[in-house]
Amino acid sequence: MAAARQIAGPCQAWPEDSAFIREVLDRIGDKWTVLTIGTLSAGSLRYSDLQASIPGISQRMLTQTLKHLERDGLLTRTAYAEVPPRVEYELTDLGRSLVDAVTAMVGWAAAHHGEIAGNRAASELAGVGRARAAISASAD
Amino acid sequence: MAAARQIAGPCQAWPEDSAFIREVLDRIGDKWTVLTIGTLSAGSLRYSDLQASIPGISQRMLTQTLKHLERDGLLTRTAYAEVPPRVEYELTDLGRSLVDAVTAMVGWAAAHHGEIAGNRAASELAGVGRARAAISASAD
DNA sequence: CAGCATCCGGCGTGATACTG
DNA sequence: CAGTATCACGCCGGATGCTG
Repeated sequence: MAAARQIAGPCQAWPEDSAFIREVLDRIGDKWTVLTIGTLSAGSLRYSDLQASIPGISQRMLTQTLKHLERDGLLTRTAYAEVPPRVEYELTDLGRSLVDAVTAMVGWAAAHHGEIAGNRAASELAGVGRARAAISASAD
Repeated sequence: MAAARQIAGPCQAWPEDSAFIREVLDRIGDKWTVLTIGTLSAGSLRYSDLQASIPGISQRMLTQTLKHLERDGLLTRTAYAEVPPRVEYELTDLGRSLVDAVTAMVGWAAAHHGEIAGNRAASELAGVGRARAAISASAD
């Protein structure tokens, strides 16, 4: 019940509490999850292809991410009992709906990350120490 | 623009590389960041109000989150040199644009988290039990 | 009231080695 | 090829105590 508090101004914009936010972030706030979903968004891939398509991911993280996504019904795992073992992973409809949401997120980031980087650089120049008094003369 | 992309081999669906995704997640993949942005979306608040409005957040995390957001230009910090110190935080336009994006995310989660929870529960019942059908008779 | 410094435990994460 | 198991490390994040 985080929503309705009695402090003066309007409070929480979202009715959901922090536990819910936490759940959301657990699902999509993970680098490898996002990358895996993105890589899979085009179609089904095998384990090794996945690993090759996601630079820097380890077996451990790939397997773990895949398991979580499968458990949540975001993708399907299909193992073929062949002599060279083959396993294919493919997004479900639910998983595809997440692609859209994440893409929106990435779109926002793409649109603003330059601005953010600029702000960050500026504040590091101006705000770091007490030396800012000297700089502010030239900066502002 | 999300899903439809052609793949054949090990290439990414998104042109951006993982470093970029990482940046995005560093910004919005954080529970406290999201909650802080959400709480501030209604208007400016003081430090203590913020802390009271975000259940479970510690000073450390609040301060840290606030600093990061200020550094990135997502919010402004205004300190009043009064005898009882007062500091107000308010979202910038950039910060507000993030609210929209995050709200979309939360909207997705709200629409599907029931489905996800169901899938998870189902796979926990069916997935592990493949090996031991026998124990289910004795255990349950 | 607003904020910082410090200690510390948990676990996310990667590297490596082994199995079916 | 497609994983599983183990270990070691770093960092996140909470609790506490102190300052201006």
